[in-house]
Amino acid sequence: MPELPEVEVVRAGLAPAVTGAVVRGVTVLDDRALTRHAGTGAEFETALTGRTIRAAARRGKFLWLPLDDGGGRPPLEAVVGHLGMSGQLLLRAPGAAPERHERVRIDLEHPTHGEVSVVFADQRTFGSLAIDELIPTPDGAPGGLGAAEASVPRQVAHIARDPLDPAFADVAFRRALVRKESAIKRVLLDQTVISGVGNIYADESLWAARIHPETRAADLATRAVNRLLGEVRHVLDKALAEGGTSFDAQYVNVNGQAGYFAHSLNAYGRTGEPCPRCGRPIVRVSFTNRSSHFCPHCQRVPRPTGR
DNA sequence: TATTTTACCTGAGGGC
DNA sequence: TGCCCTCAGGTAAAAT
Repeated sequence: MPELPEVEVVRAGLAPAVTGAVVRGVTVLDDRALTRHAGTGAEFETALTGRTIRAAARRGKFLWLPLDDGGGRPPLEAVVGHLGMSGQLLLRAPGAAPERHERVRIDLEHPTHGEVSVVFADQRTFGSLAIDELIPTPDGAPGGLGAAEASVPRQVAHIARDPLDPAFADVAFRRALVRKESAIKRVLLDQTVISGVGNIYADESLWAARIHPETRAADLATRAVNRLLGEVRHVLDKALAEGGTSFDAQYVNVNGQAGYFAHSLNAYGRTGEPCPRCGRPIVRVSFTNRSSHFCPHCQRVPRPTGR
């Protein structure tokens, strides 16, 4: 289940292979992989062929590859990708056998590395690729990690910067929380407030910060918000260092290898197991069609505010 | 306007 | 063995 660390592992893996490469061919095997694309599969193939990839950038869980047509002008378009629940971007040798659930294949020619194919495979088809316009960032900072230009794809512009982005504004995050009546976990999953955090790392960050997931965001003291933000960054950094979290074959790096962070989880997926901090059992509760995992002893139920 | 719910999708795993 | 049911969950559209 790709969240920020998993997508960053993929971005870092793609970057050296695709930067400077020319698209020699595109094959769309399933149009459902283009749900965020404005045109048809055939139009996607035509629009991408012949373009040069300038970088591999990421904001939150969105990836994009800025495209240009030479001439030294800044890229005006990019291939935007989101892995959804089960998407994979794999580097394969030219002519390699089709992957299970392969949806799109992009054949590249790199000036020094030669030919390589980028394969987009996706079991549950929640992920997608698209060609989208690049628009300027309001703050003038690069659009995301790995982006050289102060631009971002239009369909990514409404997403907040992620907490590992140097241009992430801690002050704006704290201000946003003060105005939120929703539970803090719901806010952590709101990509327009803070991006890159999904169900796994939300649970892990809240456990580390000793905050109950149902706590009203506006009720958190500044000190608690700062502690939480610090733990979000720490959890994401640690997961990144371990190559991401893998429970099954759904998340792999560009070479098809799994990450190791699943061994480091303290709360997520550990229902009934002892809390690593206090030894009492971790509980799982239903939360908007998914699950929250937490320690009821270390993460106390928020007291009614009476307001 | 702000917040919450629903649809999208496939395969693994459990119960019978 | 095989059928049916539940679960996993990010995003955007729809509903409240």
